[in-house]
Amino acid sequence: MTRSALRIGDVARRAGVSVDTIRYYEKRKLLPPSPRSEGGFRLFAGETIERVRFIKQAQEIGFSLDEIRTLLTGGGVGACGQMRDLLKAKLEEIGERTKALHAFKRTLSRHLRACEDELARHGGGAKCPVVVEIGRPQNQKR
Amino acid sequence: MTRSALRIGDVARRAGVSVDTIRYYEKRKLLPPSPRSEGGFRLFAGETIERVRFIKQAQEIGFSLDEIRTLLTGGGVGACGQMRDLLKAKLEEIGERTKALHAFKRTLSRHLRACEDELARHGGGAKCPVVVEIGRPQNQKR
DNA sequence: ATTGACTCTGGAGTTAGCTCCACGGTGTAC
DNA sequence: GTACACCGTGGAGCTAACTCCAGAGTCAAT
Repeated sequence: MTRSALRIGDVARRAGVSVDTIRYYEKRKLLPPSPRSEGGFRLFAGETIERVRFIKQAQEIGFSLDEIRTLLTGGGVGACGQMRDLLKAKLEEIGERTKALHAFKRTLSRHLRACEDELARHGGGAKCPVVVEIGRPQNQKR
Repeated sequence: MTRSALRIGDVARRAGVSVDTIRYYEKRKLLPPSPRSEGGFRLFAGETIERVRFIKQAQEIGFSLDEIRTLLTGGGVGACGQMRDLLKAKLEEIGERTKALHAFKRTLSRHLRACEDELARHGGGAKCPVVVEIGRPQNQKR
C-alpha cells in the first residue's frame, strides 16, 4: 500500500540510467505517459524501474528500441495470440544470436591457442601468429 | 598462384557489403591501405573477403569497429603477449554476453508460457498476461 | 574509338540513441 | 520565506556506422 510515487531522478538512479534517458523513453513510447504532480512533475510507480531494466537488458543483447517497444506494447488489447507469435520470433532470433556468439567464440579461442603455443615455443619474440593470420595485408599468403 | 587481384566491387559483393563500406573500413583502419592499379583502382587479395566477414561477424555480436580494429591490428609487431591478453578479455566479454542472452531468453520463455497458458484457458479473448506484467502503466500492481 | 560498367575523391546527409543546455518553475528543509 | 536540489520543455549537438552524391577518370569489350 505504500505506493509513494517516485520522481524521475529516483527512477533514473535506481535503474542505472539518466533522467534524460527516461524522458527519451517516454517520448519513444517505451514508457507510457506518466501522471503528474500538481506542479507538473512526472510520478512513477516502482515497476517502472523493472521496466527500464528490461529495456536495457533487451538492448544489451542487440534489440533496437523499436523492437523492444513492440514487445512492451504487445499487440493491442487482448491480442495474446499476436504476443505469442512475437515472442516466438524473438526467441528464434535469440537462438541465432547465440549461435553466432558461439561461432565467434570458437574463432577467438582458436586464435588464443595459436597465440599461447607461440609464446610457449618462442617466448613472444617472434611475430604473433594471430596478427599474421587475421591482420594480413592484401598481398599474398606467404 | 592465380592471385588475380580483386577490385572493390568484387570484394564488396562477395563479402556481402557495399563498396562504400569497404572504403569506410579502410579509412577506419580495419583494412590496410591497398595497392593500386595504374589508374588508381584499389586491388585486393582474396583474403580481404574473409577479413570483412570476420568484421561483420564480430559486429553482429556487438563489438564496435574500434574494438574490432584492436583485435585485427594486434598489439604491434611481435606483441603476442598483448594479443593473448586482448583475446582473453574478449572471450570473457563473450561469456558475459552469452549469460545475458540466456537470462533474457528465460524471461521471454516465461512470458511465452504464460501467453500459451492463457490461450489454452480462455482462447485469447481475455487480456494478455504478458502485456499485463510487462506493459503495465505506472499506477499500481492490481 | 566509343560505350557502359566500374572506380576515384571529398564531402554532405542519415539513423539510432542518447546527451546537453538555457531558462524557468517546484518542493522541502531550515 | 528563502536556499538549494530537483524537475519541466524545446531544441541543439553528438557518436557510430554507414550511405549518397557529383564530377571526373578507368577499363574491357565491341
